[in-house]
Amino acid sequence: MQILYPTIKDVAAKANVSTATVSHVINNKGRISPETIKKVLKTIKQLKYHPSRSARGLASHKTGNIGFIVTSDHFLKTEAFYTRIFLGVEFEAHRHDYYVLLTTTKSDFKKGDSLPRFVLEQSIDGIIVAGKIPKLLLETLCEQKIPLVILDYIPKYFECSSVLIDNVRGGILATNHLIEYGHKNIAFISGEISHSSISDRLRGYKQALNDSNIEIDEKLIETSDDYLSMQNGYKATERLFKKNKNVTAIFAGNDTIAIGAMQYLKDNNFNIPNDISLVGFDDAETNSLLTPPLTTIQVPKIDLGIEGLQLLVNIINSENKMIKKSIVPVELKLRESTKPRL
Amino acid sequence: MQILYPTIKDVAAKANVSTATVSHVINNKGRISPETIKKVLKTIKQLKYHPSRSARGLASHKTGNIGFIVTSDHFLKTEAFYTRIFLGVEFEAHRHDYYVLLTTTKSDFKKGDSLPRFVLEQSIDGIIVAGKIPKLLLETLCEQKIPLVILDYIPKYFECSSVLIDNVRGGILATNHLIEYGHKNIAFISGEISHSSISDRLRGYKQALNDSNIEIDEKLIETSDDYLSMQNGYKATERLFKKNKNVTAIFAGNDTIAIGAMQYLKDNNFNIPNDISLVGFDDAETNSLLTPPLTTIQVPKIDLGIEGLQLLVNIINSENKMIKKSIVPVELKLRESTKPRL
DNA sequence: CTGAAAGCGCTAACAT
DNA sequence: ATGTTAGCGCTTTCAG
Repeated sequence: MQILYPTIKDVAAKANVSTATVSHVINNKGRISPETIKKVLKTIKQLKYHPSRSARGLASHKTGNIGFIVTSDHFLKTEAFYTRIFLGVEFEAHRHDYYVLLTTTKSDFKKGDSLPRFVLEQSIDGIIVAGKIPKLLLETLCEQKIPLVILDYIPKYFECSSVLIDNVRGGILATNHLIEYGHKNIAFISGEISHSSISDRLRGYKQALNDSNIEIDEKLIETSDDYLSMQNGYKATERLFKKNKNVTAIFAGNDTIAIGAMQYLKDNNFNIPNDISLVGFDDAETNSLLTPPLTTIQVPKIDLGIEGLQLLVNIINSENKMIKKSIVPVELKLRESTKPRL
Repeated sequence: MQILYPTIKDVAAKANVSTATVSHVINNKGRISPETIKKVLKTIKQLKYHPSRSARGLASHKTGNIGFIVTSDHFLKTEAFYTRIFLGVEFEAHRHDYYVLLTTTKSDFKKGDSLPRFVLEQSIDGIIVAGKIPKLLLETLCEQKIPLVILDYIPKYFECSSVLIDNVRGGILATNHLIEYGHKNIAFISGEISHSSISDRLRGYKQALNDSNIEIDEKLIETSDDYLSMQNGYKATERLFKKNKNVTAIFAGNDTIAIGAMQYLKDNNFNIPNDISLVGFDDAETNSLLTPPLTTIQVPKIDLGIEGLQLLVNIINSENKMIKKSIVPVELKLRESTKPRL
């Protein structure tokens, strides 16, 4: 038993117009008189008509789908950073009448590994890549000539349309905040230093110090290319304190690293913020539950996703395949893990 | 400039057969001779042919899509519990040649709110619901007569196909472990007690105590219907210790609650596991990074998703619309937060 | 075991 | 401003 849903023919018949007219109304193409539009729209509502995706796709050579690619590592991150970005993309996709097909990819994509299924099967009109993905995969994707936008990552050797966080500015904001609080020995710790977002935060840190005529001390910079985990935050802090005893403030590459640092500090009887001020980056939603709540740089993750989808739709609909870029702003979220130095 | 991809016609022409035959081979229907099959398959590979989803959908009245519904609260949870379930679903969907459309819904779905878009537009062949979603939404979904499977939740007033965690057994395992370690005053704490998964864990707890002839002391049970957050774990533990001073072991409704409990215990100078043994539930991936690493009940989240998708495909392909249920097993994951009582 | 042909529901030229 | 109509690429009877 199959329920029969109304088709464009039913709408056309009921509204006394041709299917072409209904189609034109749906896609607001052609010049249709306001009365006809109203009439057709009313009939559509009455019949609860929804155009068939398959039929539209077949006739128009568009799928109405967007592919969303993220590494499973990133997607499973505890801070739900990319999950939020996805939510923003999904939200905006809704408004533009797209479905989003989410797929995760391994972070060690090798020659011969197959592309995401929706690419091979051409089931998408455009691709959003969230965060760093393997270079080879990205290159192969770009070769497909499918509209593509990268979020929160800049590939090193070629240009792509992208939406980025203003990481340098974030780094400056965080560091200036600590400088304004009277700190001089400000450390920077992080993992994944080869991720453009992280290295940009470090650049912001250095620039802020420079601007305030504070000498950059490499012994205060403790980075690695390890995964951004609490554990690695813990270890980085450990290494930092081995080299350096007189740190009074730490700027962590992201919140997870900061939480790791927090644990190290607690375990070693440093009081935050009395002994050490600590600033994170990302504004993970659980930060405010920490003791003390973490001062951090707030990143509008949902907005990042929204902007990314808009950019992609833009590219899909435009003739010229220009490379377009957007930067989303960040701001300092003042909480209790930082304190003026006495 | 549009790249032209091969169609079924191209395959048919190159293989010297009709398009019907190619179609039959693709869907392995009809009785085609092995040689023909081989020939067609070879041609498909040569041409890198992928059937068009739209065309298939239009002709067959199937979409090849599965809808995945989860509340945004659950999806954004820090433990990535439902993210992992989704990954399992996606993985298995791949094998069955389905795409998964993920949508989040608010946890306060009200009368008049619209159904997920893919339901209204009939862009899916079946639905997977992950975790508790609003009753009204679930009811409306069921009325649609679309194949549906619920993961990790039992609605109270009607029957649905579902895949559940063996929560009762998990509760028994956790509690027995503590009993075997010589604990008598074993507490149970949790939030979201109206979620069937949590209340079942409590049932397991009670049953294990019963089986060991330990009297159930309501003062040792501290539950609420608050969200499963670290903060609420902290508070629950606080309330527990106000009522009760001689607890030696705590079984927490899930790992997040357990981490909150851990913080309370640390803040109040209880040593884990020397003073208090602590068991969680879920096996969130970050547990092993805690100090001490958390003993917990391991839930195979990916498998849960895989099983759910299999069940759904089963229902989609079967004539009789029987209600089917699966239970995924759990096991005790022994780490360092529990210790025999001296 | 294989093929011919009639649609599936929509879009997009082209008419009018 | 609206209608006519030929496909889009596939599945699916029905014949042979």
